[in-house]
Amino acid sequence: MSHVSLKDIAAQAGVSFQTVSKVLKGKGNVSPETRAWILQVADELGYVPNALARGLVSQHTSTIGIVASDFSDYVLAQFVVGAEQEARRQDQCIIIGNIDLAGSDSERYIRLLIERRVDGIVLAAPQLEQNQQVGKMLHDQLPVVSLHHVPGLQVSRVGQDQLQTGYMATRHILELGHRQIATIIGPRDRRVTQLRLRGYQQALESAGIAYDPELVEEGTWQVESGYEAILRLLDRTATSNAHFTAVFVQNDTMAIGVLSALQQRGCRVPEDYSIVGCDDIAIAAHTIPPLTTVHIPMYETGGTAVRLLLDIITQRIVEPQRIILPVHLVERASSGRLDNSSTIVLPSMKKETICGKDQN
Amino acid sequence: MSHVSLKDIAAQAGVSFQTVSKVLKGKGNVSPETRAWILQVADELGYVPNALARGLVSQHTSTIGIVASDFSDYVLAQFVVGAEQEARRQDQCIIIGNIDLAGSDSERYIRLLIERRVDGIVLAAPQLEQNQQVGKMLHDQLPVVSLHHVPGLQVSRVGQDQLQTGYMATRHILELGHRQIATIIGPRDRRVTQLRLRGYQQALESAGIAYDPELVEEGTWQVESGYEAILRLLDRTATSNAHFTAVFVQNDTMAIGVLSALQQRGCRVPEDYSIVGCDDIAIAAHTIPPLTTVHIPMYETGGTAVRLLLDIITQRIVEPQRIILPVHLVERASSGRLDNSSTIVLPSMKKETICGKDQN
DNA sequence: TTGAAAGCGCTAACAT
DNA sequence: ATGTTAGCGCTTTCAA
Repeated sequence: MSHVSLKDIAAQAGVSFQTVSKVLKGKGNVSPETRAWILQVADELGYVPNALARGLVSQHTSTIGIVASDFSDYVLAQFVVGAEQEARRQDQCIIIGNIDLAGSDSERYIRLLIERRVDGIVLAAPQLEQNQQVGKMLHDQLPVVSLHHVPGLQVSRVGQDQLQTGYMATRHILELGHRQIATIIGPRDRRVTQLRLRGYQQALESAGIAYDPELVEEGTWQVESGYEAILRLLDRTATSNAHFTAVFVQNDTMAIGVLSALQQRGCRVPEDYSIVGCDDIAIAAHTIPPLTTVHIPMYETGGTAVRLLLDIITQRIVEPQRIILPVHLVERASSGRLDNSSTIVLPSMKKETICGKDQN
Repeated sequence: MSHVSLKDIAAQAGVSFQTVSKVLKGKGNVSPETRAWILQVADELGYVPNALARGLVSQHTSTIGIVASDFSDYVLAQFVVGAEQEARRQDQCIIIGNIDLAGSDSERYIRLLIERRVDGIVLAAPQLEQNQQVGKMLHDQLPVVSLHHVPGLQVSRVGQDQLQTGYMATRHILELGHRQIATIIGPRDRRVTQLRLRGYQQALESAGIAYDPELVEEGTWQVESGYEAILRLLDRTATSNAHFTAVFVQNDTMAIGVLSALQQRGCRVPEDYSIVGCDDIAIAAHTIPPLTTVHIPMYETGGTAVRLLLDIITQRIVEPQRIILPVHLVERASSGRLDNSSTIVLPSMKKETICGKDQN
């Protein structure tokens, strides 16, 4: 069945199709009678305007594109949901696509978006932060808001204070009396990873503890990688003098792997090891034991990204904007005071001094 | 910066824009020299075709819409990712939107999709399965493939054998020697819930065990609801004679809540209670203990849905299709043999007899 | 081999 | 208050 057009309505109502257009847009001077009549006919015929034709004329589509990492990743999905809800609140549609881990087909996908003449693009695929192509393709083409750095492009950014995230988590562990603190990080080439790591380092430093690379293991953000990383950590330190009593894990998913591995090794949490994650995913409150973690407001970030993008589009803002959302620690049972440690009073540190200039 | 059009290229190359069109589409007879020349100019100018204009003429958009439940739900997200990947493999774009729990704004969203003249729609929002509007809006308008029933619409369907899922899980528990088996179900008005429950009932029946409504608790698919449901179950059966030694939980997320609650009550899994879930989400392998569950191939289902939809569109298939993907049990440590139970040999049952006609 | 004409469904400025 | 004209960027048919 074919769609009904303005002309169909016009023919049926016995007026010109331009008049119908006016009525349906609520503009221009049309007599109340014709207006009512046309509205009725349109309704009877089940008219739905053609956004393609409209977009062709108006030069905008009320559609924005999202380039995302695999959003079966819980955290990314939150972002996308937040973005989508905000978009729809403003009567916009979202065209969305994952790109694979290597980010290899990102160019083809961005082209697909440009072909469809999206009004703007939200970038939420950290694996692209090294990709030179993306910046080139987007350069001066479209309004863009990104969750991450884009090489070669002065781009508006939305994100969280990642350095603070690492700092908070580690600081919390220190305040519980721990002095040997291991960390499981994300992929080393990611900025989030580096920033959270730097936050960890600065917290150690603030407590006068030397940074020990022996206590750092890399993961892929996936459960299994957390599981494996903690085992490597355990095995390596068993034969060295680099013991640890707590682990700061850079995301909750890997932390779940850590809990699982420790359990299998017969280690207790938090008695033997305190564990702190990042993200505060929904099930973090129901791991065994419940996970202490840093809450990252991904849903809000998604909404903020779209709101900013829409502002940029409608107000033709050219200056790159920057929005940082706050994070906070959620204390649960996976972190505990170190046995026979007295209350530790750490030298306090002003927030300014711990925040790097170039975030994320 | 504005987009470059065929005319821009034509002007630059000194030919008519229709010729440029032919070259870019690789059609018609154009001399090799002009062809090469035009291609070069187009490349220099960075031409990207306008899909709106193209769609206006060709009457299709190479874009399909997905109406999804909140896809911050891990299982739904898997479906969407699978769908998106398949779509892009076929050079299609996906416009996606969540609808809220009540499904209240679904009509507005579907209209948004129709306005954009998507070529077809994938429905993946079980909370709509009672919604009369959806069927009406979609009736004879667009090709549709749905994950769930749509009242008033003969629609192509893709899904899994939900009855078999409940049957398998329960059967597995029975084979471990359990006789008192509780179940935590999803929202009662959902078909999946009913089918998985029926599978549970049929399995009990196959072992000659009477169905006891006392042993059924309802949840919302969320972690907390699983947590609360098992507590209700525990409390209620403590004062009655309806004991249980195993629980079939209708999704993994609730099962995680169950594990958490049992742990807090000092109950051991699987020694005191065997737990079996549904879905096989990524972290199911790393809960404590690792969760026995029924694997539901959501990623594949998403891909299948899109493939079917595209077939329907290109081949103008009118007969509603139906595809059921198989599920299978994944045995892990959360389910174990009931203490001092001898090996149980259950009467076997043919698959045909347990499969209801109208699935899902 | 190339170009001109028409039209997809719509909007907007202008004329009646 | 209504209709006319023009055009958004493209494809397709037909004429040169």
